[in-house]
Amino acid sequence: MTQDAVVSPFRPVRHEHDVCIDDALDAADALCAKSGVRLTALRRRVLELVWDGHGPMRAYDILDLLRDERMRDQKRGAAPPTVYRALDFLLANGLIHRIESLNAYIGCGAPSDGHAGQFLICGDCGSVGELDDPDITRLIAAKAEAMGFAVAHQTIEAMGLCPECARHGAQVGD
Amino acid sequence: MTQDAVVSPFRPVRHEHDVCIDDALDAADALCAKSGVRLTALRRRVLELVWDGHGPMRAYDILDLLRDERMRDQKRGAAPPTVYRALDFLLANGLIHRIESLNAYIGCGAPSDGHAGQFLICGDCGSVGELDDPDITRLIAAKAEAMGFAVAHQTIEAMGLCPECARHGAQVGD
DNA sequence: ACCAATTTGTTATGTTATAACATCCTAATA
DNA sequence: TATTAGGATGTTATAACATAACAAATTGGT
Repeated sequence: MTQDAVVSPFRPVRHEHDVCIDDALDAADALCAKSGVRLTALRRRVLELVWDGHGPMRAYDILDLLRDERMRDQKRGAAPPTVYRALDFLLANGLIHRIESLNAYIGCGAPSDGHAGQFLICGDCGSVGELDDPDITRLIAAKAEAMGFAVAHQTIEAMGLCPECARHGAQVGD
Repeated sequence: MTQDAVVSPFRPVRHEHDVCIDDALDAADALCAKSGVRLTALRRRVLELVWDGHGPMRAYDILDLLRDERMRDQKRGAAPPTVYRALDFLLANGLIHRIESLNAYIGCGAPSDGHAGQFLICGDCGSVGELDDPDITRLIAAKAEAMGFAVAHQTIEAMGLCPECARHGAQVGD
């Protein structure tokens, strides 16, 4: 088995992905309908802005975008709680993930309730790959269980270099 | 092999551990001497305060303690950079770890350069167990490498219930 | 004692997140 | 269709976490 057989989980910071976004929003509509929760216009727009970011988005980046577009529409701006509440909803429903080591949010590539995701964060270009590898999840749960610890949620984040950046000899933190 | 054969990695939030602290400070002295870096009085005191906390300590908790004791000593107080710089030094030299999901710091149980640690965080009592399991580290590195990603640093944190709290039926977040 | 480098002090500010309460919207029902 | 109860959003204020920039003091080597 060659490495080429594996689909890359990376979402480069800059690429054309209107289609990804549309798919993600459609999936979100479906998932929320199934769960009986309301993906309101605001929540849907925040999800769209997260995806638009082509990478991890911080809460205040989203807030600024929201403010800008509301100002243009003659409405008043927006305040932090507006964004944080939408993010909380999206997190609770598995539509986005929070990357703890970046204080940032990213669209979930395979939304479904109660999965955590595992993230490969390039320290050079900032792109993020999402894994959801059951071997990793199970190994950690097993090791914890051996200590008598019952895992409810895993935070797995690896900082390093993506294939692209490793190839041209970048260093983490450049 | 029974579970009893495994030494618990848990450090309950409240227990008597003057000895642990002394050992940790001795180890820190030795490690810094070996590395040729200076564990100054301030840095050593901050390390001691982190250990005194009987669990994860936040930067401003440490700052408050430092202020209090300096006020008593007739000196002026302390400001955030004083604490953050000491924490940065201790992190850089592997004497403490930062727990990203708590924005908190905890003494490293087995200090040595360049290891990350893996944390089991009880969502009920707040106690934290530190693992440093090479199987977990290797599996994640291997899975990442299969995607062409070179891992430099891993953040592994599991929220759940410690043996004690699981036994009396607590829930995460209580 | 002098110097250069490191460490610490100090002021100000930037960044991330939530509490508390008011208002508005929406969907179910009478 | 008018009512209404719950959920969603608006709004103000503040809490919690962290760093930039520059000044002063300390330390170790000569």
